[in-house]
Amino acid sequence: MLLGAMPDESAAALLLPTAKTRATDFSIAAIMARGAGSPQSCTRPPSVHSTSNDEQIHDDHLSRLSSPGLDDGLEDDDIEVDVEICSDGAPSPRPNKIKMLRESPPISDCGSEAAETDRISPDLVLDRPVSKTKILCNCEELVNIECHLETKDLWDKFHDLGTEMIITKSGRRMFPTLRVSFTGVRPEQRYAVILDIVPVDNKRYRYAYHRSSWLVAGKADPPAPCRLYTHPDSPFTGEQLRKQVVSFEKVKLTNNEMDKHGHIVLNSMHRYQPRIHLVKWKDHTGPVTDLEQEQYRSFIFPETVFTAVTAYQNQLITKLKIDSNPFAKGFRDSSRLTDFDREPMDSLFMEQHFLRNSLRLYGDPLDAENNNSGSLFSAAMMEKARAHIQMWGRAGGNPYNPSELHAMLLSGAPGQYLARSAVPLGIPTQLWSQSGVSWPNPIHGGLPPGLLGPPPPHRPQITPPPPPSSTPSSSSGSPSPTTVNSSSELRLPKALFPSTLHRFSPRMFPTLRVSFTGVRPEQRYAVILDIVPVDNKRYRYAYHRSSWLVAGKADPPAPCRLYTHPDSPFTGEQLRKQVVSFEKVKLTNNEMDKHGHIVLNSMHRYQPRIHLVKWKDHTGPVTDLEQEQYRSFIFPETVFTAVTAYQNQLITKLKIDSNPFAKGFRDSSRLTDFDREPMDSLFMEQHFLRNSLRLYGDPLDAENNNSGSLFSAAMMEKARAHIQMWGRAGGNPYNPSELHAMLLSGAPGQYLARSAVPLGIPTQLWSQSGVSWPNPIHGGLPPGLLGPPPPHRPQITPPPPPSSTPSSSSGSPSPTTVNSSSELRLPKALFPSTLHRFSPYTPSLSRTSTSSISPTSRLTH
DNA sequence: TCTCACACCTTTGAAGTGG
DNA sequence: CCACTTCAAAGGTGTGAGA
Repeated sequence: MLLGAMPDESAAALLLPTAKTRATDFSIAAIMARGAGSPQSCTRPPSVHSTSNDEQIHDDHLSRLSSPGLDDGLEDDDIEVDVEICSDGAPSPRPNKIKMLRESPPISDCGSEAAETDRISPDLVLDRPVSKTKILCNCEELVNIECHLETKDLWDKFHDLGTEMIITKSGRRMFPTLRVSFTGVRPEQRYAVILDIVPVDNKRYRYAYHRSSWLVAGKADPPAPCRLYTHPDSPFTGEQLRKQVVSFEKVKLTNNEMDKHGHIVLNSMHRYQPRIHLVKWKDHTGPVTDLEQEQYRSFIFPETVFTAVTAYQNQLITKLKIDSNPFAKGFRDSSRLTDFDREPMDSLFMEQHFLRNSLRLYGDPLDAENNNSGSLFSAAMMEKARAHIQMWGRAGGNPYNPSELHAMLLSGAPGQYLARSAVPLGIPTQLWSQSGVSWPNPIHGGLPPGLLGPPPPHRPQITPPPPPSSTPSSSSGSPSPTTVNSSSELRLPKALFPSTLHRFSPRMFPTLRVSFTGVRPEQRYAVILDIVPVDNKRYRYAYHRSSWLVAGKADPPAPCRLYTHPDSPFTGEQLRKQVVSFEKVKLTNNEMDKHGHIVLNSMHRYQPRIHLVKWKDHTGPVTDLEQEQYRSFIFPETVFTAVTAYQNQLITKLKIDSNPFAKGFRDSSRLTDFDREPMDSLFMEQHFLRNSLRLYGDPLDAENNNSGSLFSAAMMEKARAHIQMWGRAGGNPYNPSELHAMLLSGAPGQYLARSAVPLGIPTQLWSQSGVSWPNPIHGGLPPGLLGPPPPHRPQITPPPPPSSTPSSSSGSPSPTTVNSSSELRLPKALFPSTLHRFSPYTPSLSRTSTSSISPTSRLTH
């Protein structure tokens, strides 16, 4: 089944960092001044650049500025404000007054000077208030504007590991993407939103693999020309900015100084700080080339600091990128990282985390070389425990009580904390934090719940008003839609992925059509569909082999939704007479979908289920099956793999041949009669292969089972498959001698000939589509989940559809059924992963643990 | 340390049919 | 004109070999 993404809104409301201004030794003014110079001319190294006293002052700090991490130790001493407000400086392009409320102590206060140059603390620390937005402003009117980093959670995850950004000659996108939103803007005012990226310090770094940390490798290379990247949709009206997210997903980073594409030029192995500038738009002017000539306000998010690299240095970063960037899904397979490997990987994360935090706690990181020795073991363990406390939810993780820590260590508590995650302490550690387990956000562990903590666990999937079609689209250069939200307080979710507004979710084909017998005429029923994972695997399609292979563990499951047939409730009388068709149901890969479509993961296998629910008049839409009296029906032949593009050309062909909407593709230009013959053979071949494999082993393990020695047996299976396919009653058990006879007589060909009959929809389609997976019940499902595995479900034995009574058009005679009394707690996913589904393009939302997934959406057409 | 070809995957827009 | 298909091309990923 094809998945389509719908533009949508998502709730990021409670995750927004406060743009509280705090003092810091991060000398914004200096950076600003440097960056604000002529965009083509700000090439001087930070420490050299000074054109005013103010800047000199700041440059002193700048030269020390290395990272939020370094910054961290100072934050407690910081005073409110590093906003430097100047008079509304229309006439004066430069701030006429810079107010340094406080200078933070120099970095060297925390360690020896030598140390500083020897080893630089990674910008990876957990016990920092990460969201310390740094702000600079030269225009009074802009002072009250706040800027929110929309994908903060994701940035935090990377930041904790030490964000790296690949730069290439042709330009590479940033991931995570910078997405920001604004509040406090004037609706009628127009603004440009500008991004630039400035060096964090004048150092060059190298990565010590054996130590998994960054070291200073010397002085910075001459800086690349600094460029201002004006968001392509600029100017925005304030109205627009209130409603939509500004996404810099199109911006690219390059190491090519001669770049002519407007990409941002950086040096590899240098650290950088992205900055967002909101500039009052002046109609008469062209593109902004010199910030100093503008009225602007700048926003800096320390968690977006990164190191530019031409190849990833830290494998944890690589892994996190692969896990969170949809374009890298191809690398999520287990062939590259087996479960065996993952375990140590998890440990690595711990190790990394531990190392970083311990270094911070017990001295300047630069001393690590010497301090990491056994003599510090105890202290290090203390820190480890501290980190765990902080990580796993001790309210107000700081200050902590050393004796408590010791006690905890002695009792093995860290392990216990770990255990709370219910999942391997895995890579994006904080990914788990979203899974709904109720520990405080590790970063904001001590914050009051509503502030920066995880949003309400079970964000109600309130069916949203359909997005106005006129919504001004994308804030980004892409078709990516951003969304409308009238509330400035609670910022509803923005669609973050570049999906076009007019893109719709594909319907299911074949359509699920069912009919019922045995219903009570006067009773009313709702007919509900949901689609659950068949297993906890992710698949990929091996083209050369024309078969699906397991590619690894399943991605975190999307929220399970109940799709109530829009004609519900039906009377029993109606159900007796008519077919219930789910032709309107749509599938999407957009987790934030607000249209009631069913959300699935691409490259995963699913089982649709039909639930017949006794209708209770007084109730609204069915949102929790457990509250209802119901009976479920499962047709194993309706198992499918969700894809974003068809993998198997036979599926494509079958869809074209049988879906009326695809008639346009039935022309001979695409597939001549000459071609069709082999195609038919292909069907046979495919079917044969699959079934033979099924007989002799897991098709996913085909590699080993495909050998010629099995030929005879495989042919037997081939025949068996055909018997089953074309309606031998009681296809199982089959008679081997019959099969042999059939094979010898060329019977398969005869069976094939019968396919000339137009395929009946849906049953034959479902059974024929060439993707005859191993029986999902037997193959993938754990025995109690879908109910007792039917010993030998007469899987597909419908005779060619007699004629036409619609009511009989559906259905395998005996679907697997599940009673409400059974242990199956519908509608939970069959394989509720403990993972939180993580989508880089959606605001990170906390969810309840999957064990409490409860579908909420109801499609109302 | 960097570059490039590559496989894998998603996204996008075009082309076609039908209502 | 819109809804709905699939196709095919474009382009975003990290990989891994080689310079």
